[in-house]
Amino acid sequence: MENWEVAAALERMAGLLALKGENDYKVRAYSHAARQVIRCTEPLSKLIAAGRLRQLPGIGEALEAKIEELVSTGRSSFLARLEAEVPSELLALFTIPGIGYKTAATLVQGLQLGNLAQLEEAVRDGRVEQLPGLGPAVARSILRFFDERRAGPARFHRGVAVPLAEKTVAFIKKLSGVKKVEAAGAYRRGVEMVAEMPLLVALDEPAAGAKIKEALWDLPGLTALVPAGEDIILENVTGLPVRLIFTAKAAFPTSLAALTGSQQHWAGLVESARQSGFTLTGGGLWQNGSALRLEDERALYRALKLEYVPPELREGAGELAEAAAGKLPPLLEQKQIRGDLHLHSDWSDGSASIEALVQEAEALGYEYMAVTDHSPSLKIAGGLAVERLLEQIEAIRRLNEAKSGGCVILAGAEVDILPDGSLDLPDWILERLDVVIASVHSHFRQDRETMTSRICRAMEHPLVHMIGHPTGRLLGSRGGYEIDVEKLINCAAATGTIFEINSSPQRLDLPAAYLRPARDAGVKICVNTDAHSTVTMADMSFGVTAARRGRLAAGDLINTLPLAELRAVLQQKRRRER
DNA sequence: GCCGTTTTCGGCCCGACTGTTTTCAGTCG
Repeated sequence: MENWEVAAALERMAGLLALKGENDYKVRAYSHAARQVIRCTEPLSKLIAAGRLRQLPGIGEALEAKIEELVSTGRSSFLARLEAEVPSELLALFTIPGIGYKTAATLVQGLQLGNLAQLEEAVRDGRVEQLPGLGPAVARSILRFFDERRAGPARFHRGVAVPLAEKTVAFIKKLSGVKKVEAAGAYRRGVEMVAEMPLLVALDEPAAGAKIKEALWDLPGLTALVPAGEDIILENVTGLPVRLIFTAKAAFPTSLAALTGSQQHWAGLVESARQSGFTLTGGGLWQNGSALRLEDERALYRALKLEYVPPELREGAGELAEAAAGKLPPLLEQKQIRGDLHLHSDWSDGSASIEALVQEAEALGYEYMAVTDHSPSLKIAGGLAVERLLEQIEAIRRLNEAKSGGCVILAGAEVDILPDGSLDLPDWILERLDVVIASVHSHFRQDRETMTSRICRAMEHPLVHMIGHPTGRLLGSRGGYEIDVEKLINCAAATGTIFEINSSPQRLDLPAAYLRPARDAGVKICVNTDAHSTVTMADMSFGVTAARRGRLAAGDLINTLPLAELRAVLQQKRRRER
């Protein structure tokens, strides 16, 4: 089992323990261990082999044994026991704002919950408010959760979905009888949150399906194998179900396109096939009763005289007309990214030293990176006091001098936008920084007008280059702040302020839907990871996917520029204020 | 469950805010 799966399993244990009403600190120990594992740059199997697992902070005797079992067998007897005791669908409680370990335990224990339906019943007939310490506010929050849930099932962000898809595809590819495997659905289109992961599997003969079913039990992290008609659903430690859908090899390209969608895009393809004298179904592309041989999906688009439409654009937003005219927009590619301008080091709440961050940036092929630690008021994140920030600027200068070539380190800060829109650091120090990101980290519940003018005021500050995670949303747990995004876009355009696409899979903020409007208004964009460890510097790919869904090209971004040009862009705002 | 220049028990990142209370527990970043 890989590190991220072990982390998922530990996080699941933490949640189930909390629901059981276990000691708060025990629960936190599991959750903390999960974070440590995620941040660990070496494979756990290597640490175990070297007897160094206990060196990770927060891993003691008990957790060591549980992690060893997970890594070596892909299973956990402890987790299996917990799952038998506590219904895992109740883990959804933690996604409800205002519900943490304690309240969740009170609900589960106090109402003797066996499933979510019982909670809904209890909240509707007023029993939730009767529980000690709870009142109408929690009840309202729970009701809102059920209302939203009806609109769509539980969803998982790409931080879970991408590694799960990659690993499952790689595993199934190796099974005998399997010709081709590819993840499809909304996942393949790069949609931020998915409820299920469809994998299209081509077999060399239909009978191979039975053989595969046996072999699937060796998939690490598998918790259940559920037949669903012709399909097989793989339940696993992440909670995101994988659906295997089988097809014949000849039908793979058309099945893949059908399964990738979107519905509108597929309907458009079917119609454009009809107009060209073909019949298109998931089973193939037909003409005069015989199926055309298609090598891959690209061949399907070619046969229909269409430019190949990247999955991120298949949303039925006019992309087929563009493809027919050969006018699809050019899209950003990961290799065009030259640097990451939002990184946290161990000077504040990151886990990696600046040296380690640079090393990773160089491994990623970056020309530059910015260290942007937190400002003083964010106490929990170890925000840097002015004196420390001065020291850091000096340390960065020395590091740059000591290096011979390679990645240039820019000195920066992620400065808090205080409730009144002023900044958490004085101008004289901001002037000394290469990159200033301003972000909201407190007083999230200001009303729409206050929050909008708060962020606008920060943008009007001549020393602020960029707004970090502009809407503040956290996917699956919290909506954004109440803001008027349109007004923010206009303000950014007027002040020459850059918007971040925060690549953290929980954020993807600015959301894709606002990217095109921002670009069209003349606002420059920067894709950043906001990484707090070298491991999460790889999150850049999530931001790139978001940018592609937002139809951005390399020229719309600033961190695709060579360093000299980037510096010029960063100077622009400061210069025009003088 | 982890951890120890407060070492084998009694703490556990820090401080504001919220909703529940009637002095404070729980959540959140």
